[in-house]
Amino acid sequence: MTPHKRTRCSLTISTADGEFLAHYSEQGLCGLEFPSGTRRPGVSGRQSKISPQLKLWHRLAREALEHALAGQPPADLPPLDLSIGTPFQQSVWRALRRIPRGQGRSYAEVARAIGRPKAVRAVGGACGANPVPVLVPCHRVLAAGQRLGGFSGDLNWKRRLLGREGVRFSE
DNA sequence: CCCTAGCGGTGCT
DNA sequence: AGCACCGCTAGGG
Repeated sequence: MTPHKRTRCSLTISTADGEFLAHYSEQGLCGLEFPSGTRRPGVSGRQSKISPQLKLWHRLAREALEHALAGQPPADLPPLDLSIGTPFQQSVWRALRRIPRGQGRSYAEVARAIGRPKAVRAVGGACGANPVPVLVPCHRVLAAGQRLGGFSGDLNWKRRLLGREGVRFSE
């Protein structure tokens, strides 16, 4: 994903899996990018001052990401700014956040959970538009029959995230 | 396994 | 308004 207009500041998060990039708006964390490999070293936004609030949010984001990547129990999240999404997308993202760690749901189950049982494909679209992957766990959504299904970007991330939290799936 | 029809949100024209 | 694109699914060879 790419930082959208709402982004005020972007800060990197170094992990054992590489350097993530977190985007913040006035309202909270509004985006998270997987390590890209092509990122210029040291970029962290053009902000001259980092407010105490932003520092807190970033610390929470870093800790939450580390826990999530390790498949550990969830840590407190910073406030999330998901206002970029359409009402439909936001309702899907809300449903994703209710899937417990270590569990999978099918796209059809998520569609049912938001009261739109036939909007199954659209749920896939909304998952793909998730601006804060990992912390908003779109990777827990599988195709029917616990099959892996798709992922925007590198499907290996989905395998890895599911594997680390012990979700069983078939290819 | 493959193929197909049906599905609904989104983005572009 | 129209249309193509999809992280899908159930049903049928």
